[in-house]
Amino acid sequence: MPNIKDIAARANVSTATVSYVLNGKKSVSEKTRARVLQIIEEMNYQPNLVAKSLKLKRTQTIGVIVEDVTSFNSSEIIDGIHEYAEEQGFSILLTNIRVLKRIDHFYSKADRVKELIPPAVKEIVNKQVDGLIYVGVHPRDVTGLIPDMQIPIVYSYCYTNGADDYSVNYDDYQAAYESTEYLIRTGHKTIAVISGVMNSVPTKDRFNGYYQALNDNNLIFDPALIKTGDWEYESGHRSALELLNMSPCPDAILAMNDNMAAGAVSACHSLGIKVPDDISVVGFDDREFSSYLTPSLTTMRLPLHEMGIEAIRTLISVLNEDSPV
Amino acid sequence: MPNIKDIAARANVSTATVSYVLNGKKSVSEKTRARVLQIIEEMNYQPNLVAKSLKLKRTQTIGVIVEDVTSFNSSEIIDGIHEYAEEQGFSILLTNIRVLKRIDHFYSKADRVKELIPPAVKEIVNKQVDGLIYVGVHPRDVTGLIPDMQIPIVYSYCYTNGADDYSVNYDDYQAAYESTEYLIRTGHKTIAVISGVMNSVPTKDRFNGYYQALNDNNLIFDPALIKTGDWEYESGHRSALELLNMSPCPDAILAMNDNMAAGAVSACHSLGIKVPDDISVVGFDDREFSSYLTPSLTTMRLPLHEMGIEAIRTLISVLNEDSPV
DNA sequence: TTGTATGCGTTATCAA
DNA sequence: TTGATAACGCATACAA
Repeated sequence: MPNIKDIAARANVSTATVSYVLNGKKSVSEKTRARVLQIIEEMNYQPNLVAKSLKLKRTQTIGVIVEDVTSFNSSEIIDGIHEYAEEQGFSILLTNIRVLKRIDHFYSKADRVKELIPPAVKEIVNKQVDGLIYVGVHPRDVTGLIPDMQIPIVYSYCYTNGADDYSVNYDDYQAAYESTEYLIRTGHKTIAVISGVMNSVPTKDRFNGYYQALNDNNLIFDPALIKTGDWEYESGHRSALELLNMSPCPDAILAMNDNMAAGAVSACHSLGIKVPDDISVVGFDDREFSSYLTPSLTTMRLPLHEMGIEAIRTLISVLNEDSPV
Repeated sequence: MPNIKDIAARANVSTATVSYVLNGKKSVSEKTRARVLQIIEEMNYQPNLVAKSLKLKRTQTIGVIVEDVTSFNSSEIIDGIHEYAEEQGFSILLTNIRVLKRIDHFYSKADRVKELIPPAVKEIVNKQVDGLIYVGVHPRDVTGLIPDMQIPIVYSYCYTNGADDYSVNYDDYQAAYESTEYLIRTGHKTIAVISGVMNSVPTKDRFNGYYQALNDNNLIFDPALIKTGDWEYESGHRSALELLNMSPCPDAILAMNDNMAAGAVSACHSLGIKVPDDISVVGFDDREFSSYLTPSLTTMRLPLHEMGIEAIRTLISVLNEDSPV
């Protein structure tokens, strides 16, 4: 692997000159530039970006810490991050906390992984990444989870209560409002809800969106139509059975994620109730499986790809204003 | 950010001594070691891994090039890679080619992305990764796709015909053999197949496994039971309809992936044929949606996580033997 | 046991 | 327009 010195020697110029033609910022005569360029070509020179990083104190690399790369939301967010990063000449150093396997998919224990974060963050920061993006497994307040580093950080699919922290999330309220309105617009009048766990922010926001949509359309809110689930398939199934045994039976079920929606569909199925002929079921998240269900599920797509792009766009803009003069 | 020089100054020792206690390879008196350690603690010193990499010509970073991070197989492979990498003190520089969006999910055009690979590889190699892992979107020969770099590379979920190239894949033949035998053991005698595209290696291998299992169990091979699909849902649906209209109707369908299996299940459903009471449907891949189907699908789980681990295990062992004496 | 000094491959200042 | 040279932060050969 030739370095800048080898090029300089072969071209009978100084390393400085080679660097000048490489970075094109300082004026070099056409003649020497051409000669240097040719040598570079000949020797198939490739710059050592590690040396460059050391000198410039900038790695053009951002650290992406994802709580679990196998979580359904992670891939698309990473995809979005990578798309914009590549465009802007940044690389991605990926760190995976693997919380799902470590807590056996029991979401409420997600904070148990607290001890795993600091060493992971430290390692990645020592590699001199220019900034960090932290991607959660579900939207929640992660204040205190990530130790304070001296570099910019953007949270996605989670957030902190820090006033000067950046986070990128989708609008739960808006999404629920729109789903509900969609149901109303398509003629439904008795819209039941299978919620997520009650103390979670997404649950509250989605509920508020649902509630407001009812109000704005002059429908009466009936608490009996609200069943509390826990985000999992089983709770959707169970809640749906309860709802379907009510009279009058609701003509639509809004489940707060696709897992529970799938459970609800299966419950309808087991009672011989046809979806969507007899009842409509709407989910959230747009999990891959949704489109394979028969009958298939209507689901709110989460703008994950866009969130990834927005997260890194935010980070890079912070990086640029930070750069001293 | 304090560096080794700052520590040395505060502890009244040379930078060499600090380096010695940091790396613990050379003997340092207990007294100075303790003092240095304390200063390190006090000043919250963190080593600059970029400088270290430049000096050691080793970054402890491996480049993972994934054809598409949103492909169903990628997440688990990355998860496996990361697990072992972390254990061994390696970081992961992730590059995403995004072929799926770029070729609009038309797998057979995957090689169209040929032009995208070299610049991506060059960039990552210039960052001085110690080795590469290339993760495909479907198992196939990718010879010539990746330009020859001077560093070790391991292929996963794809392979090359190069004799000295490493690749990690699952055994299609074995998987198909086992699925077929499972069906035979559970009493099925007329086992139909919905294959993938015919010129693909996985299709051939899976077919051979199926064929051999029939033979080993003294069942007669009937070509009429083989329908050619194209890996997509629709082809599974269509092929299943053809099979279900035959007489006698097969008592089991082995679909070569879960997409087509889901299509087959839906076809059964539409004809009022009950799965698994009237007919069994078995898929491949263990896609997330499989367990949500009603009736649910039996499917061969692909050892993706294990493949990821094996890929990096291979890479690191090559790295170690390569390291000069 | 500890220190001095050099170099890893760049960039960029200053002088020529 | 070009070149000599000093950093960047670290590891290590060699000397003391």
